[in-house]
Amino acid sequence: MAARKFREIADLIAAEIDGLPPGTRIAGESEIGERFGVGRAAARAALQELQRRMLVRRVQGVGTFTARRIDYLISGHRAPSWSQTVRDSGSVPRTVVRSCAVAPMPADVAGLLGYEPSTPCHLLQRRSFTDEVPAAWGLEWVPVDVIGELAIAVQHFGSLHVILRDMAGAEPQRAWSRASLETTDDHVAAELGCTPGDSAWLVESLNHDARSGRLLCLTRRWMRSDAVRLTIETGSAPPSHAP
Amino acid sequence: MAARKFREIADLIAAEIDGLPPGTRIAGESEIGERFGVGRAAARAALQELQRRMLVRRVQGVGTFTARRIDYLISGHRAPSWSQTVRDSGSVPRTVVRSCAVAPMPADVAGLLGYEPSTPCHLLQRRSFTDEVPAAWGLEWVPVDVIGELAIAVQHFGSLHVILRDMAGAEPQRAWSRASLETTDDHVAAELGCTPGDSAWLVESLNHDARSGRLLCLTRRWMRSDAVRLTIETGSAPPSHAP
DNA sequence: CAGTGGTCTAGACCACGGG
DNA sequence: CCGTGGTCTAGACCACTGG
Repeated sequence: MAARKFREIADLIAAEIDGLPPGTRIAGESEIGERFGVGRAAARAALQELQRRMLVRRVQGVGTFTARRIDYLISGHRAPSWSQTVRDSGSVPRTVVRSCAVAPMPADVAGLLGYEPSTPCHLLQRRSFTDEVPAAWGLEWVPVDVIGELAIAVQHFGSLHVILRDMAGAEPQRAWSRASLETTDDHVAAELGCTPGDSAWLVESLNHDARSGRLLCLTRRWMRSDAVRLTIETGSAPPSHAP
Repeated sequence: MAARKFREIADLIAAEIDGLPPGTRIAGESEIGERFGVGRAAARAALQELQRRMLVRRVQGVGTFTARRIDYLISGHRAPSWSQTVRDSGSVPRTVVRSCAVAPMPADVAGLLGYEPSTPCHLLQRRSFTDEVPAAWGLEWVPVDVIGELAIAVQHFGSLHVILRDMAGAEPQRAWSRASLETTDDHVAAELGCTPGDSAWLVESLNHDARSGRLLCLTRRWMRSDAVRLTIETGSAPPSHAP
């Protein structure tokens, strides 16, 4: 017998749950152990293997559930909107404001946005969910002369993109962006509801108005890599799959 | 006592190994167990935690070693060269040819390179290392009218970038590229020397001559995410950190 | 061959979340 | 309260690598 029972069990369950709607509850460790006649350690290893493959999500005290990553394409052509991207991917977005205040712009932010340091700007801290699963968190800076009143608006409209479009009359577009995969520290892990040391995306995006070119905001957000299948594209050549 | 001994042990060892040169051998599971007076399971969990944080690399039958990710920036401005990028990061690159043959160009590749499908092109399959650690593998397509003789040259010069520069007189530059984080299947995992299901970068890059704009090659490579700290940048605005 | 990490058992207690 | 996943012990065998 192959020494890796947990792998066989994982492959079998992976095939079984393929196609199930995200969030479906699946068998727990003890149930797996009984069903396959193995100890709890092997059953646990199988479920952890599925979690490593990002096929399931496990929550202590609750259970194990099927999971799905949303597709998130970052490109010069696509609009920088979490809500829209999530919806396009077939999931339900939700964003909650953790804090919203006016503060002097830090020097590094001012450098990117082309303002004098200490210019008043909104500092927005928000957390985003896909199908009620925590998926993203981070900071967003918006100069006050782009939007005067943000605190109230952002409570009503979940989307910063919609606010910039409808209240500032802009057409937000990514002017520059950068993404990398990092390991989360305790604070970021707490906001994302994951374990410290888990890897997550760090995405920075400088957005401007597509028509006037005016810089609108700088966002610096973390995204769980098991919740977001991020693809990022450089260059302008469209991938023309012509026969 | 906090129930998570392995976390404390991991944090302690993480601090101890900080700054050690990559590849340094560190204590194994049994040694950790004795030192901290814990069972092997807890000692093992601590070392696995460090592996999860990409601070160590573990090899069955050999031991546990300090590890370091090289920085790999993909941007329109930086030259698309594995060798150069690795050297810039302070590590030693090596690339070995797994296979090199002339074959008719697949339709999707032809579409991106702007050739008729079935045009003769080199199909190169190579594996790359950083400090003798497997880090990347993948396929590269080069039309024969860009370089006639590739098989011999690529054995001598490790770098495709150097060949295109010195033999084709080109200045390779990324015209378009895309990166995403995927989970490895058995084949890719074998080439990268990791466990199937581990996550790895999938990087596609379409390169052209910076001067003439002529398309030179298409590369589709996998990179171990625990060996490469990939950052990818879109847009042209330089991140000017002005005070 | 000895030592490493990989898998597994049987059993225990704990932390957490929902009824 | 119960069931979930999270941690841990003690012990065993296996797979792999190197000398």
